[in-house]
Amino acid sequence: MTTDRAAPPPTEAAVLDVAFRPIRSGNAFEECVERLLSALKLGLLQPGQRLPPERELADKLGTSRATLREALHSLVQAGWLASRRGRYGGTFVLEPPVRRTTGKARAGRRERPGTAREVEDVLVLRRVVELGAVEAAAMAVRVAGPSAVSLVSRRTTILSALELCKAADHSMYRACDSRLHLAITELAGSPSLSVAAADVRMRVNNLLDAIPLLERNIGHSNLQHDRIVRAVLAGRVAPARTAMDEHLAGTAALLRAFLS
Amino acid sequence: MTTDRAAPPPTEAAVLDVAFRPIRSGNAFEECVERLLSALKLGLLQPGQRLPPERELADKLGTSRATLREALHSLVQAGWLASRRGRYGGTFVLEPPVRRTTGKARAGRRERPGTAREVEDVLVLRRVVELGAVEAAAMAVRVAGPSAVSLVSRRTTILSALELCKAADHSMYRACDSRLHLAITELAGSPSLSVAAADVRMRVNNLLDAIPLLERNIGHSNLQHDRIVRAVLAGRVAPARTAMDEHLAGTAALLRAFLS
DNA sequence: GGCTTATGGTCCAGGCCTGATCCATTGTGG
DNA sequence: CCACAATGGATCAGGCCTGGACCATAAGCC
Repeated sequence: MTTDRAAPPPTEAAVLDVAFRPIRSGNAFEECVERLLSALKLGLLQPGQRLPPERELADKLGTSRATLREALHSLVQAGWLASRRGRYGGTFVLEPPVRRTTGKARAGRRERPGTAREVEDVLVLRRVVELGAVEAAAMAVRVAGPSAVSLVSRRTTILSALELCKAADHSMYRACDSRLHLAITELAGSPSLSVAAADVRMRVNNLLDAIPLLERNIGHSNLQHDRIVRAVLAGRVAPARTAMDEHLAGTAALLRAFLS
Repeated sequence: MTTDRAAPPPTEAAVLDVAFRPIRSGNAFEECVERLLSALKLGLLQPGQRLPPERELADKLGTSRATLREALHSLVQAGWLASRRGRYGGTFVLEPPVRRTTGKARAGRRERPGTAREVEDVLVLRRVVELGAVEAAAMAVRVAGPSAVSLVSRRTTILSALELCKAADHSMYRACDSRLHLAITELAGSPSLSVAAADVRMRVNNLLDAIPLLERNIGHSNLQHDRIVRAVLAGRVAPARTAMDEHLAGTAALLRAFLS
């Protein structure tokens, strides 16, 4: 369908799609917005928190201040952020804006629902990454010893994220859930793994945005979170994996049902 | 060390590093070179093979033809590619250039060896991705049935990659090995997982370039490849994982020993 | 031999992005 | 009350990148 012309022996088309996939997903401005929006939606940036100064943040993101400012502006306009000038000013995170489908234009614009192939793709990747992450996290606890000093602050972070999850308002649940999962992944001690986990989680969330969130599922999730956290913090690798697998199966079934 | 100023409750610094990591790893030209070089080093593009026409390739990579051409030029100069004009011309893959450490400048320039933290990071990620991939691949075979029609061409690809691996010249081994692993990963049917696997593999290869390749390890690897392929093609999930885990442990130990 | 066609090779106008500089605002501390 | 410092806000020259047009080459076809 693409360039398979007189290439009988060498390489499958699917493999070439990997090699020749797009190098950039958009222009610098768009990628900036997407990165910041991800951080907001994943609960990595919480209401009230102050972002680093523009110059510093632009430096970290590897972009120019002008481009970063464009991105920040569009997030201010979308109601996610607010800026204050002057000393001790800065850019601050607001409560997540309610998605008021402002009548007229873009009314029924529920994003694209994702094709069945896309859904399967991302679900396979998620299973690999999240199961691997929870195993690696439990393993890290096991080798450090469940009561190691180095774990005390992270254990606190995880337990508080767990509580936040239980107490979470229906509209905040997705962010709290993501935050908990990422906090667990951090235990594995691999920044690259954390990046992969954040990435796949964002993709799943985008798919989930297209389907309704059922209250019943939240109760289920909270019980599963308990099991996962207990197993991980005790360094019990296999139970942690099993609990996570069941946890993932829930949303996986949901997505497959709604989008295929 | 970075921006932890008056932020007691909200978010760990490590999590923010995920959110605020650089958006682009270089300019368009550099990213183009890196992508193509990866494909060459991973054995996705094999000697004699013709790349897609520049216009088409530029389109797939999401870059302009001018930028792509710069990248191609530098790979031609480095001895990886050759271009021919005219009808039925194109850009062709050459035999991998011997890395003659051309005397004078850049003599002892063995890349940076990678810090211990980096090595651990990438090894954790690799274990997650490769174990997950081989499990997903075996699972896909299991559900399709080991003799499913849809698998016949992929089985052929994998078996021929396996043979190439055994017959591989010492200088080609890394590429053949990568190609085999990626062919197995393809069975999982998740393009995103394939991308992740290619990515982490490239990072591991870059680290391995800094240490000598022992003949003894190659013999080991080939035996392990046999076990892995047999288990995967039979749809035996747990044995596939075990075999892969042992396989990975070899290079992991090697890297930890040399680089920490 | 000449035409056609598919490719790489070259050039250019315009736009996005960058890095720098300077301005505007505001809380703190003397 | 005033100077300072840390921030966001604004502007501009220059560079990288893009999309397009056109040229050069070489193989096949009539």
